[in-house]
Amino acid sequence: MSGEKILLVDDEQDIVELLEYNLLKEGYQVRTASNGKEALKIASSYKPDLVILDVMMPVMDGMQTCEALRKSPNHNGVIIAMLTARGEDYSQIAGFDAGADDYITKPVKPKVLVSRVKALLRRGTTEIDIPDENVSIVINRDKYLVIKEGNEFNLPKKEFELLNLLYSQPGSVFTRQNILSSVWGDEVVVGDRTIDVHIRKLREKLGSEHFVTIKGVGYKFQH
Amino acid sequence: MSGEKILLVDDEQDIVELLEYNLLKEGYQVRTASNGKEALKIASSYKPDLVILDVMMPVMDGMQTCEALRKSPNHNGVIIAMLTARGEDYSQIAGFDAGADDYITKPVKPKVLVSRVKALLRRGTTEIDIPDENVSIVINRDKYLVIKEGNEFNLPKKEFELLNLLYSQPGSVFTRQNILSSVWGDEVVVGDRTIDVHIRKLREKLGSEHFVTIKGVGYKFQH
DNA sequence: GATAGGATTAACAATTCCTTAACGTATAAG
DNA sequence: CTTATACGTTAAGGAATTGTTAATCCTATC
Repeated sequence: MSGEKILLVDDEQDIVELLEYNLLKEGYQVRTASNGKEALKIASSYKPDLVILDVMMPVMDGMQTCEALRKSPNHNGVIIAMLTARGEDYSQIAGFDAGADDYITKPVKPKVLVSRVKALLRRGTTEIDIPDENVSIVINRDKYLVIKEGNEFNLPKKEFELLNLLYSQPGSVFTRQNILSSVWGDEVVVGDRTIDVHIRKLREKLGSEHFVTIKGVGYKFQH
Repeated sequence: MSGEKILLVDDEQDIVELLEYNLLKEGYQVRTASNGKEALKIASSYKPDLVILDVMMPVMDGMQTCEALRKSPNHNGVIIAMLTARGEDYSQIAGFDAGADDYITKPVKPKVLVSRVKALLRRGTTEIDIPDENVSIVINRDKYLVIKEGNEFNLPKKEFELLNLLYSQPGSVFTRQNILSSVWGDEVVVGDRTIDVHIRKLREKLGSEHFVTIKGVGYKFQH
Protein backbone atom coordinates (compact mmCIF):
# COMPACT_ATOMS: atom_id res chain seq x y z
CA MET A 1 0.00 0.00 0.00
CA SER A 2 1.30 3.39 -0.89
CA GLY A 3 -0.77 5.73 1.26
CA GLU A 4 0.79 7.70 4.05
CA LYS A 5 0.88 6.14 7.48
CA ILE A 6 -1.54 7.45 10.04
CA LEU A 7 -1.63 6.63 13.70
CA LEU A 8 -5.04 7.22 15.23
CA VAL A 9 -5.21 7.52 19.00
CA ASP A 10 -8.48 7.71 20.90
CA ASP A 11 -9.94 5.77 23.75
CA GLU A 12 -13.45 5.73 22.36
CA GLN A 13 -13.71 2.58 20.32
CA ASP A 14 -16.67 3.76 18.23
CA ILE A 15 -14.91 6.86 17.05
CA VAL A 16 -11.73 5.01 16.27
CA GLU A 17 -13.60 2.55 14.11
CA LEU A 18 -15.56 5.20 12.26
CA LEU A 19 -12.54 7.31 11.50
CA GLU A 20 -10.31 4.37 10.70
CA TYR A 21 -12.83 3.08 8.19
CA ASN A 22 -12.98 6.42 6.44
CA LEU A 23 -9.24 6.92 6.36
CA LEU A 24 -8.67 3.43 5.01
CA LYS A 25 -11.26 4.10 2.34
CA GLU A 26 -9.13 7.04 1.23
CA GLY A 27 -6.14 4.81 0.80
CA TYR A 28 -4.20 5.66 3.90
CA GLN A 29 -2.45 3.14 6.08
CA VAL A 30 -3.93 3.27 9.54
CA ARG A 31 -2.97 1.89 12.90
CA THR A 32 -4.77 2.68 16.11
CA ALA A 33 -4.07 2.98 19.80
CA SER A 34 -6.32 3.70 22.73
CA ASN A 35 -3.96 5.76 24.83
CA GLY A 36 -0.76 7.74 24.62
CA LYS A 37 1.52 5.12 26.04
CA GLU A 38 0.38 2.55 23.54
CA ALA A 39 0.68 5.16 20.81
CA LEU A 40 4.31 5.86 21.57
CA LYS A 41 5.13 2.18 21.53
CA ILE A 42 3.50 1.69 18.15
CA ALA A 43 4.95 4.88 16.75
CA SER A 44 8.52 3.84 17.43
CA SER A 45 8.30 0.97 14.98
CA TYR A 46 5.48 2.16 12.74
CA LYS A 47 6.99 5.59 12.00
CA PRO A 48 3.74 7.32 11.15
CA ASP A 49 3.56 10.38 8.93
CA LEU A 50 0.63 11.76 10.84
CA VAL A 51 -0.60 11.18 14.35
CA ILE A 52 -4.16 12.04 15.32
CA LEU A 53 -4.44 12.40 19.08
CA ASP A 54 -7.45 12.76 21.26
CA VAL A 55 -6.76 15.28 23.98
CA MET A 56 -8.70 13.44 26.66
CA MET A 57 -7.43 9.94 27.22
CA PRO A 58 -6.67 7.74 30.18
CA VAL A 59 -3.10 6.67 31.08
CA MET A 60 -1.43 9.35 28.96
CA ASP A 61 -3.32 12.22 27.45
CA GLY A 62 -2.91 13.85 24.07
CA MET A 63 -0.84 16.77 25.21
CA GLN A 64 1.70 14.61 26.98
CA THR A 65 1.90 12.29 24.04
CA CYS A 66 2.33 15.17 21.66
CA GLU A 67 5.16 16.52 23.74
CA ALA A 68 6.85 13.17 23.93
CA LEU A 69 6.64 12.74 20.18
CA ARG A 70 8.05 16.18 19.56
CA LYS A 71 10.96 15.53 21.83
CA SER A 72 11.85 12.23 20.27
CA PRO A 73 14.38 12.43 17.46
CA ASN A 74 12.82 9.32 15.95
CA HIS A 75 9.72 11.27 15.07
CA ASN A 76 11.29 14.30 13.59
CA GLY A 77 8.86 16.03 11.30
CA VAL A 78 5.86 13.94 12.20
CA ILE A 79 2.61 15.80 11.75
CA ILE A 80 0.38 15.92 14.80
CA ALA A 81 -3.32 16.72 14.87
CA MET A 82 -5.24 16.99 18.12
CA LEU A 83 -8.87 16.10 18.60
CA THR A 84 -10.52 18.41 21.08
CA ALA A 85 -14.03 18.14 22.40
CA ARG A 86 -16.14 21.14 21.71
CA GLY A 87 -16.48 23.37 24.71
CA GLU A 88 -13.40 21.85 26.24
CA ASP A 89 -11.35 24.31 28.15
CA TYR A 90 -9.37 25.82 25.40
CA SER A 91 -7.13 27.81 27.68
CA GLN A 92 -4.88 24.93 28.52
CA ILE A 93 -4.59 24.03 24.91
CA ALA A 94 -3.92 27.56 23.86
CA GLY A 95 -1.70 28.36 26.80
CA PHE A 96 0.31 25.22 26.69
CA ASP A 97 1.13 24.53 23.12
CA ALA A 98 2.73 21.14 22.91
CA GLY A 99 3.37 21.75 19.25
CA ALA A 100 0.45 20.24 17.42
CA ASP A 101 0.00 21.16 13.76
CA ASP A 102 -3.76 21.25 13.84
CA TYR A 103 -6.68 21.12 16.22
CA ILE A 104 -9.84 19.41 15.13
CA THR A 105 -13.06 19.83 17.05
CA LYS A 106 -15.10 16.82 18.04
CA PRO A 107 -17.61 15.63 17.09
CA VAL A 108 -16.01 15.50 13.70
CA LYS A 109 -17.65 14.41 10.51
CA PRO A 110 -15.63 11.81 8.63
CA LYS A 111 -15.58 13.95 5.51
CA VAL A 112 -14.19 16.83 7.43
CA LEU A 113 -11.52 14.73 9.04
CA VAL A 114 -10.46 13.26 5.75
CA SER A 115 -10.16 16.58 4.02
CA ARG A 116 -8.28 17.96 7.00
CA VAL A 117 -5.91 15.03 6.91
CA LYS A 118 -5.35 15.52 3.22
CA ALA A 119 -4.51 19.15 3.76
CA LEU A 120 -2.09 18.37 6.56
CA LEU A 121 -0.26 15.71 4.62
CA ARG A 122 -0.09 17.84 1.54
CA ARG A 123 1.21 20.77 3.50
CA GLY A 124 3.86 18.51 4.91
CA THR A 125 5.11 17.69 1.48
CA THR A 126 5.29 21.24 0.34
CA GLU A 127 7.74 22.03 3.04
CA ILE A 128 11.28 21.07 2.65
CA ASP A 129 11.79 17.72 4.19
CA ILE A 130 15.39 17.22 4.99
CA PRO A 131 16.19 13.57 4.49
CA ASP A 132 18.54 12.14 7.07
CA GLU A 133 21.38 11.60 4.66
CA ASN A 134 21.37 15.27 3.83
CA VAL A 135 22.08 16.32 7.34
CA SER A 136 25.31 18.16 6.93
CA ILE A 137 25.92 18.91 10.55
CA VAL A 138 25.71 16.46 13.42
CA ILE A 139 25.79 17.32 17.08
CA ASN A 140 27.11 15.15 19.83
CA ARG A 141 25.65 16.58 22.97
CA ASP A 142 27.66 14.49 25.41
CA LYS A 143 30.97 15.46 23.98
CA TYR A 144 30.13 19.06 23.16
CA LEU A 145 31.18 18.12 19.69
CA VAL A 146 30.00 19.19 16.29
CA ILE A 147 30.80 17.24 13.18
CA LYS A 148 30.62 18.78 9.76
CA GLU A 149 31.83 16.84 6.73
CA GLY A 150 33.98 14.61 8.87
CA ASN A 151 35.61 17.50 10.67
CA GLU A 152 35.12 17.82 14.37
CA PHE A 153 34.70 21.08 16.15
CA ASN A 154 34.97 21.60 19.85
CA LEU A 155 32.70 24.49 20.51
CA PRO A 156 32.81 26.56 23.69
CA LYS A 157 29.87 26.32 25.99
CA LYS A 158 27.78 29.28 24.91
CA GLU A 159 28.33 28.70 21.25
CA PHE A 160 27.39 25.09 21.65
CA GLU A 161 24.25 25.86 23.58
CA LEU A 162 23.18 28.41 21.05
CA LEU A 163 23.77 26.00 18.22
CA ASN A 164 22.05 23.28 20.13
CA LEU A 165 18.97 25.39 20.59
CA LEU A 166 18.68 26.44 16.97
CA TYR A 167 19.54 22.92 15.85
CA SER A 168 16.79 21.40 17.97
CA GLN A 169 14.24 22.65 15.50
CA PRO A 170 15.89 23.20 12.18
CA GLY A 171 14.09 25.76 10.11
CA SER A 172 12.16 27.26 12.97
CA VAL A 173 12.88 30.79 13.97
CA PHE A 174 13.97 31.56 17.50
CA THR A 175 13.45 35.09 18.64
CA ARG A 176 16.15 36.90 20.48
CA GLN A 177 13.97 36.62 23.53
CA ASN A 178 13.74 32.86 23.07
CA ILE A 179 17.44 32.59 22.69
CA LEU A 180 18.19 34.76 25.67
CA SER A 181 15.92 32.88 28.02
CA SER A 182 17.06 29.48 26.78
CA VAL A 183 20.77 30.02 26.62
CA TRP A 184 21.33 32.74 29.16
CA GLY A 185 18.34 32.34 31.47
CA ASP A 186 15.67 34.82 32.31
CA GLU A 187 17.45 36.78 34.99
CA VAL A 188 20.71 37.30 33.20
CA VAL A 189 20.99 40.51 31.30
CA VAL A 190 23.45 40.77 28.49
CA GLY A 191 24.05 43.40 25.90
CA ASP A 192 22.41 43.70 22.56
CA ARG A 193 25.28 42.42 20.49
CA THR A 194 26.12 39.35 22.51
CA ILE A 195 23.97 36.99 20.50
CA ASP A 196 25.25 38.40 17.24
CA VAL A 197 28.82 37.79 18.22
CA HIS A 198 28.11 34.17 19.03
CA ILE A 199 26.20 33.74 15.82
CA ARG A 200 29.15 35.17 14.03
CA LYS A 201 31.49 32.62 15.54
CA LEU A 202 29.17 29.80 14.59
CA ARG A 203 29.00 31.13 11.08
CA GLU A 204 32.76 31.35 10.96
CA LYS A 205 33.22 27.78 12.08
CA LEU A 206 30.29 26.01 10.45
CA GLY A 207 29.47 28.18 7.49
CA SER A 208 27.14 31.13 7.36
CA GLU A 209 24.72 29.28 5.09
CA HIS A 210 23.40 27.44 8.11
CA PHE A 211 22.39 30.47 10.10
CA VAL A 212 19.63 32.60 8.72
CA THR A 213 18.74 36.00 10.08
CA ILE A 214 15.13 37.06 10.12
CA LYS A 215 15.36 40.75 10.72
CA GLY A 216 13.23 42.01 13.53
CA VAL A 217 12.57 38.47 14.68
CA GLY A 218 15.57 36.25 15.28
CA TYR A 219 17.63 33.45 13.83
CA LYS A 220 17.09 29.97 12.52
CA PHE A 221 19.31 27.04 11.68
CA GLN A 222 19.08 25.13 8.45
CA HIS A 223 21.02 22.20 7.12
CA MET B 1 -44.49 34.09 -10.98
CA SER B 2 -44.42 30.45 -10.22
CA GLY B 3 -40.80 29.74 -9.39
CA GLU B 4 -39.73 28.89 -5.90
CA LYS B 5 -38.68 31.68 -3.61
CA ILE B 6 -34.99 32.08 -2.92
CA LEU B 7 -33.39 34.39 -0.41
CA LEU B 8 -29.82 35.19 -1.30
CA VAL B 9 -27.64 36.58 1.48
CA ASP B 10 -24.15 37.87 0.91
CA ASP B 11 -22.39 41.08 1.72
CA GLU B 12 -20.50 41.22 -1.52
CA GLN B 13 -22.66 43.21 -3.86
CA ASP B 14 -21.03 41.90 -7.02
CA ILE B 15 -21.64 38.31 -6.12
CA VAL B 16 -25.21 38.97 -5.14
CA GLU B 17 -25.93 40.63 -8.45
CA LEU B 18 -24.30 37.93 -10.49
CA LEU B 19 -26.09 35.10 -8.73
CA GLU B 20 -29.38 36.91 -8.57
CA TYR B 21 -29.33 37.49 -12.30
CA ASN B 22 -28.68 33.83 -12.99
CA LEU B 23 -31.32 32.60 -10.61
CA LEU B 24 -33.91 34.98 -12.01
CA LYS B 25 -33.05 33.79 -15.50
CA GLU B 26 -33.96 30.29 -14.36
CA GLY B 27 -37.37 31.45 -13.30
CA TYR B 28 -36.89 31.63 -9.55
CA GLN B 29 -38.13 34.41 -7.38
CA VAL B 30 -35.21 36.06 -5.67
CA ARG B 31 -34.78 38.50 -2.87
CA THR B 32 -31.47 39.54 -1.43
CA ALA B 33 -29.96 40.71 1.83
CA SER B 34 -26.46 41.77 2.74
CA ASN B 35 -26.29 40.37 6.23
CA GLY B 36 -27.97 37.90 8.50
CA LYS B 37 -30.06 40.37 10.43
CA GLU B 38 -31.53 41.79 7.28
CA ALA B 39 -32.08 38.27 6.00
CA LEU B 40 -34.14 37.25 9.00
CA LYS B 41 -36.32 40.31 8.68
CA ILE B 42 -37.02 39.63 5.04
CA ALA B 43 -37.48 35.91 5.58
CA SER B 44 -40.27 36.40 8.10
CA SER B 45 -42.57 37.94 5.51
CA TYR B 46 -41.10 36.50 2.34
CA LYS B 47 -41.18 32.86 3.46
CA PRO B 48 -38.44 31.61 1.17
CA ASP B 49 -38.17 28.00 0.07
CA LEU B 50 -34.40 28.18 -0.04
CA VAL B 51 -31.93 30.44 1.70
CA ILE B 52 -28.42 30.81 0.39
CA LEU B 53 -26.13 32.15 3.10
CA ASP B 54 -22.59 33.37 2.92
CA VAL B 55 -20.68 32.12 5.94
CA MET B 56 -18.60 35.23 6.35
CA MET B 57 -20.68 38.34 6.75
CA PRO B 58 -20.66 41.41 8.93
CA VAL B 59 -23.36 42.06 11.53
CA MET B 60 -24.56 38.46 11.62
CA ASP B 61 -22.73 35.67 9.96
CA GLY B 62 -24.08 32.70 8.08
CA MET B 63 -23.82 30.21 10.90
CA GLN B 64 -25.75 32.41 13.30
CA THR B 65 -28.36 33.10 10.71
CA CYS B 66 -28.69 29.46 9.87
CA GLU B 67 -29.18 28.62 13.50
CA ALA B 68 -31.79 31.31 13.93
CA LEU B 69 -33.72 30.10 10.91
CA ARG B 70 -33.65 26.54 12.12
CA LYS B 71 -34.96 27.55 15.49
CA SER B 72 -37.80 29.59 14.12
CA PRO B 73 -41.08 27.72 13.68
CA ASN B 74 -41.94 30.11 10.84
CA HIS B 75 -39.26 28.60 8.70
CA ASN B 76 -39.96 24.99 9.26
CA GLY B 77 -38.57 22.96 6.42
CA VAL B 78 -36.72 25.77 4.74
CA ILE B 79 -33.72 24.57 2.77
CA ILE B 80 -30.47 26.24 3.66
CA ALA B 81 -27.31 26.32 1.60
CA MET B 82 -24.10 27.85 2.88
CA LEU B 83 -21.54 29.58 0.77
CA THR B 84 -18.06 28.98 2.08
CA ALA B 85 -14.90 30.54 0.79
CA ARG B 86 -12.40 28.12 -0.53
CA GLY B 87 -9.71 27.49 2.00
CA GLU B 88 -11.82 28.95 4.72
CA ASP B 89 -11.35 27.41 8.09
CA TYR B 90 -14.36 25.20 8.31
CA SER B 91 -13.56 23.85 11.74
CA GLN B 92 -16.48 25.88 12.97
CA ILE B 93 -18.67 24.26 10.37
CA ALA B 94 -17.46 20.84 11.37
CA GLY B 95 -17.60 21.35 15.08
CA PHE B 96 -20.72 23.33 15.18
CA ASP B 97 -23.18 22.13 12.67
CA ALA B 98 -25.90 24.71 12.47
CA GLY B 99 -27.89 22.42 10.24
CA ALA B 100 -27.31 23.54 6.70
CA ASP B 101 -28.47 21.29 3.89
CA ASP B 102 -25.59 21.99 1.59
CA TYR B 103 -22.25 23.67 1.49
CA ILE B 104 -21.19 25.35 -1.69
CA THR B 105 -17.65 26.49 -2.25
CA LYS B 106 -16.91 29.99 -3.40
CA PRO B 107 -16.01 31.19 -5.90
CA VAL B 108 -19.00 29.52 -7.43
CA LYS B 109 -19.80 29.49 -11.09
CA PRO B 110 -23.39 30.57 -11.78
CA LYS B 111 -24.07 27.36 -13.67
CA VAL B 112 -22.92 25.29 -10.74
CA LEU B 113 -25.02 27.26 -8.31
CA VAL B 114 -28.09 26.98 -10.45
CA SER B 115 -27.80 23.24 -10.84
CA ARG B 116 -27.17 22.88 -7.15
CA VAL B 117 -30.20 24.95 -6.37
CA LYS B 118 -32.30 22.88 -8.72
CA ALA B 119 -31.15 19.69 -7.06
CA LEU B 120 -31.84 21.04 -3.60
CA LEU B 121 -35.34 22.21 -4.46
CA ARG B 122 -36.22 19.12 -6.39
CA ARG B 123 -35.07 16.50 -4.01
CA GLY B 124 -34.15 18.31 -0.89
CA THR B 125 -31.02 16.23 -1.18
CA THR B 126 -28.16 16.59 1.14
CA GLU B 127 -25.15 16.58 -1.05
CA ILE B 128 -22.66 17.95 1.33
CA ASP B 129 -19.52 19.05 -0.31
CA ILE B 130 -16.86 19.95 2.12
CA PRO B 131 -14.58 22.27 0.28
CA ASP B 132 -11.28 20.72 -0.51
CA GLU B 133 -8.66 22.82 1.06
CA ASN B 134 -7.13 23.95 -2.12
CA VAL B 135 -4.72 26.45 -0.79
CA SER B 136 -2.20 27.95 -3.08
CA ILE B 137 -0.27 29.73 -0.38
CA VAL B 138 0.82 28.22 2.89
CA ILE B 139 2.17 30.12 5.84
CA ASN B 140 4.50 28.58 8.35
CA ARG B 141 4.58 30.83 11.34
CA ASP B 142 7.33 28.98 13.17
CA LYS B 143 9.65 29.15 10.28
CA TYR B 144 8.61 32.63 9.26
CA LEU B 145 8.16 31.20 5.84
CA VAL B 146 5.63 31.58 3.07
CA ILE B 147 5.39 28.85 0.50
CA LYS B 148 3.79 29.35 -2.86
CA GLU B 149 3.99 26.60 -5.45
CA GLY B 150 7.01 25.12 -3.81
CA ASN B 151 8.86 28.39 -3.64
CA GLU B 152 9.78 29.73 -0.27
CA PHE B 153 9.73 33.35 0.69
CA ASN B 154 11.33 34.89 3.71
CA LEU B 155 9.23 37.96 4.19
CA PRO B 156 10.31 40.90 6.32
CA LYS B 157 8.52 41.32 9.59
CA LYS B 158 5.87 43.85 8.68
CA GLU B 159 5.02 42.19 5.42
CA PHE B 160 4.75 38.87 7.14
CA GLU B 161 2.52 40.21 9.85
CA LEU B 162 0.28 41.91 7.36
CA LEU B 163 -0.02 38.77 5.29
CA ASN B 164 -0.56 36.75 8.40
CA LEU B 165 -3.45 38.95 9.42
CA LEU B 166 -5.22 38.90 6.08
CA TYR B 167 -4.50 35.19 5.72
CA SER B 168 -6.07 34.43 9.07
CA GLN B 169 -9.50 34.92 7.55
CA PRO B 170 -9.30 34.39 3.83
CA GLY B 171 -12.04 36.21 2.03
CA SER B 172 -12.78 38.57 4.87
CA VAL B 173 -12.13 42.22 4.46
CA PHE B 174 -9.91 43.96 6.96
CA THR B 175 -10.38 47.69 7.20
CA ARG B 176 -7.40 49.95 7.27
CA GLN B 177 -8.20 50.57 10.89
CA ASN B 178 -8.16 46.85 11.59
CA ILE B 179 -4.86 46.45 9.86
CA LEU B 180 -3.28 49.41 11.58
CA SER B 181 -4.25 48.33 15.06
CA SER B 182 -3.27 44.72 14.46
CA VAL B 183 0.02 45.17 12.70
CA TRP B 184 1.18 48.52 13.94
CA GLY B 185 -0.61 48.82 17.26
CA ASP B 186 -3.04 51.43 18.41
CA GLU B 187 -0.61 54.11 19.48
CA VAL B 188 1.60 54.09 16.46
CA VAL B 189 0.68 56.57 13.79
CA VAL B 190 1.85 56.02 10.26
CA GLY B 191 1.03 57.73 7.03
CA ASP B 192 -1.77 56.90 4.67
CA ARG B 193 0.31 55.14 2.08
CA THR B 194 2.22 52.84 4.37
CA ILE B 195 -0.24 49.99 4.16
CA ASP B 196 -0.49 50.32 0.40
CA VAL B 197 3.23 50.01 0.00
CA HIS B 198 3.31 46.83 2.02
CA ILE B 199 0.39 45.42 0.10
CA ARG B 200 2.24 46.24 -3.06
CA LYS B 201 5.26 44.26 -1.93
CA LEU B 202 3.11 41.29 -1.05
CA ARG B 203 1.47 41.49 -4.45
CA GLU B 204 4.86 41.67 -6.07
CA LYS B 205 6.10 38.58 -4.27
CA LEU B 206 3.02 36.40 -4.06
CA GLY B 207 0.90 37.59 -6.95
CA SER B 208 -1.63 40.38 -6.99
CA GLU B 209 -4.49 37.96 -7.50
CA HIS B 210 -4.36 37.12 -3.82
CA PHE B 211 -4.84 40.64 -2.53
CA VAL B 212 -8.13 42.27 -3.26
CA THR B 213 -8.80 45.93 -2.67
CA ILE B 214 -12.23 46.92 -1.48
CA LYS B 215 -12.32 50.59 -2.16
CA GLY B 216 -13.30 52.68 0.78
CA VAL B 217 -13.03 49.70 3.07
CA GLY B 218 -9.79 47.79 3.05
CA TYR B 219 -8.14 44.65 1.79
CA LYS B 220 -8.73 40.95 1.81
CA PHE B 221 -6.72 37.87 1.02
CA GLN B 222 -7.97 35.09 -1.21
CA HIS B 223 -6.37 31.86 -2.29
C1' DG C 1 47.36 35.06 41.68
C1' DA C 2 48.92 34.19 36.98
C1' DT C 3 47.34 32.65 32.85
C1' DA C 4 44.49 31.40 28.97
C1' DG C 5 40.48 30.80 26.71
C1' DG C 6 35.97 32.21 26.66
C1' DA C 7 32.28 35.73 27.23
C1' DT C 8 30.84 40.26 26.93
C1' DT C 9 30.89 44.97 25.68
C1' DA C 10 31.40 49.21 23.07
C1' DA C 11 31.97 51.58 19.00
C1' DC C 12 31.22 51.77 14.52
C1' DA C 13 29.99 49.90 9.85
C1' DA C 14 26.78 47.77 6.98
C1' DT C 15 22.51 46.39 5.78
C1' DT C 16 17.81 45.94 5.56
C1' DC C 17 13.60 47.60 6.17
C1' DC C 18 10.04 51.10 6.99
C1' DT C 19 8.07 55.24 5.98
C1' DT C 20 7.18 59.22 3.52
C1' DA C 21 6.35 62.41 -0.09
C1' DA C 22 5.21 63.32 -4.55
C1' DC C 23 2.96 62.11 -8.31
C1' DG C 24 -0.03 58.95 -11.18
C1' DT C 25 -4.37 56.58 -11.94
C1' DA C 26 -9.01 55.13 -11.38
C1' DT C 27 -13.54 55.71 -9.84
C1' DA C 28 -17.32 58.10 -7.97
C1' DA C 29 -19.64 62.55 -7.07
C1' DG C 30 -21.08 67.19 -8.15
C1' DC D 1 -16.67 67.96 -17.62
C1' DT D 2 -14.66 69.05 -13.42
C1' DT D 3 -13.67 67.90 -8.91
C1' DA D 4 -12.99 65.00 -5.17
C1' DT D 5 -11.53 60.89 -3.07
C1' DA D 6 -9.15 56.77 -2.51
C1' DC D 7 -5.73 53.82 -3.96
C1' DG D 8 -1.20 52.64 -6.74
C1' DT D 9 3.61 53.43 -7.70
C1' DT D 10 8.15 54.94 -7.22
C1' DA D 11 12.29 56.38 -5.28
C1' DA D 12 14.75 58.24 -1.65
C1' DG D 13 15.87 59.25 3.24
C1' DG D 14 16.07 57.84 7.60
C1' DA D 15 15.30 54.59 11.28
C1' DA D 16 16.13 50.38 13.15
C1' DT D 17 18.44 46.18 13.29
C1' DT D 18 22.29 43.37 12.64
C1' DG D 19 27.43 42.54 11.47
C1' DT D 20 32.16 43.23 12.68
C1' DT D 21 36.09 44.16 15.21
C1' DA D 22 38.95 44.72 18.99
C1' DA D 23 39.45 45.58 23.63
C1' DT D 24 38.09 44.33 28.21
C1' DC D 25 36.15 41.58 31.64
C1' DC D 26 35.47 36.89 33.67
C1' DT D 27 36.37 32.46 35.31
C1' DA D 28 38.41 28.05 35.80
C1' DT D 29 42.75 25.99 36.30
C1' DC D 30 47.29 25.45 37.53
